[in-house]
Amino acid sequence: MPPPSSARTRLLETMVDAIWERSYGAVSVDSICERADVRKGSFYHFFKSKSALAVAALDHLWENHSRPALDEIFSPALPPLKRFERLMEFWYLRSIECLREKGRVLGCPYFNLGAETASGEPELAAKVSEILDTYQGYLEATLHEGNARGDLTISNPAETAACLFSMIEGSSTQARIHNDPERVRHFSDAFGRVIGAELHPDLSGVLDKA
Amino acid sequence: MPPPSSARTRLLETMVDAIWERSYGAVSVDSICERADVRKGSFYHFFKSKSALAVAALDHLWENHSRPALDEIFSPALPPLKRFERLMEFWYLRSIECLREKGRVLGCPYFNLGAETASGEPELAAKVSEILDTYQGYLEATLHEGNARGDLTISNPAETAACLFSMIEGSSTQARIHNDPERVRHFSDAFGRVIGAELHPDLSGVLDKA
DNA sequence: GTTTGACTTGACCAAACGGTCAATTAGCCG
DNA sequence: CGGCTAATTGACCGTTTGGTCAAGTCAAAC
Repeated sequence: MPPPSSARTRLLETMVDAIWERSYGAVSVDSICERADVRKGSFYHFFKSKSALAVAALDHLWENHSRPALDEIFSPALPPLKRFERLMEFWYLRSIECLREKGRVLGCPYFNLGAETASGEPELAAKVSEILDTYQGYLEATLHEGNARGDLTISNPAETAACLFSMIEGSSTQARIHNDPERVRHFSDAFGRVIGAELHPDLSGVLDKA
Repeated sequence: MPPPSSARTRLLETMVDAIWERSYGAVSVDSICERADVRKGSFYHFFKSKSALAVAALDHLWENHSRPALDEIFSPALPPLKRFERLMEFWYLRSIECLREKGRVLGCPYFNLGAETASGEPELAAKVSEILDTYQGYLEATLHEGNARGDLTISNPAETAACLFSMIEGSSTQARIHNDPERVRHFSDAFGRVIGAELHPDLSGVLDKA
């Protein structure tokens, strides 16, 4: 058993969940404290404000979940096109799972939060910008490698990566808005056309969790 | 001079601006009343709640601005591919103008609001869903017409329209998050590749407002 | 065994929140 | 003019908000 999760960690993870499920504005310090079973004084011992907790929570989510997941999906051991297929499987499966476990499709927490706080919470917006650009960097690097290996002929990898990433985030957000995971299912065709390759992600694997 | 704008109309338009600039959660009834120069009692004479105003404001924006703009962009007099080019010009120019006039790139109000309130404000979310699907319908109809005219050979217009729309909304939201209008500039290539056609929107026309 | 410093607690605060209401005014129709 | 309704006003309500603070706990370092 790991050391009993400290109040600080509980606050971070509760904040991530709460923002993801609702929104930054709809989450209050009191509600976070209650869900995390932490008293208000302790909250302000660890974090100087609500927005400071949000920034730390994004960092926590990125370092402990998103980055490791991406490092696995974009494993250098796999051919570039296979990585893209795994990325699409990842987004689709996560939407399905999210609906089953939380009762709603929630989309991408970084993107949602970024859109909400772009004006008005500059430190939060800066953190989101940084994370999203790093995310997009995985795509760009893979396009470059595809070019180098001769699998792809992308003339402007940076711009292409931005378009692909916009499609992913856009689809994911549509899935959240309509609460429909199928909205992220059908863009592998379009993804393939943008990079000029045929992709065949396995989008049936809803049951392979058994 | 039109009849002096009624309090109701002032509330609607102030609400649209405020939500667009900030977010639903960051906008208070008091601040709306102050900006619109309307007293609180009048607010609740016209609208039964803050969220009811937001729903009405979305409708107002759609009927009086977005729908007319789209009807012009997607004019039946133009060939389908030309309509797509105008759509891309529209999004790019609007980002540029927005930055110049409001000091920030604000993206799509429907999409931003939808992502924020998908969970928690069901009536708002339903209105956003409806508007976004109507918007996407313009794309789908144009794909169908392109097929019929022989300009395009899209096998699944509904899904393709969804992908294109996700790319547009995704790019626009990225532009908001990074406060950078150039993020919506470079997807005409990708757009064209998805529909299998070459598009050449005029993305230089920042100055043609003179 | 005392000192230290990180952590916890619960009471407290002013301001802001969404919303209500009785009373008043303005505009229109007969 | 009187009468009716829609619109307007500003005071008011209880709750929740983000944030503060003095007082206390506790384990480890000295």
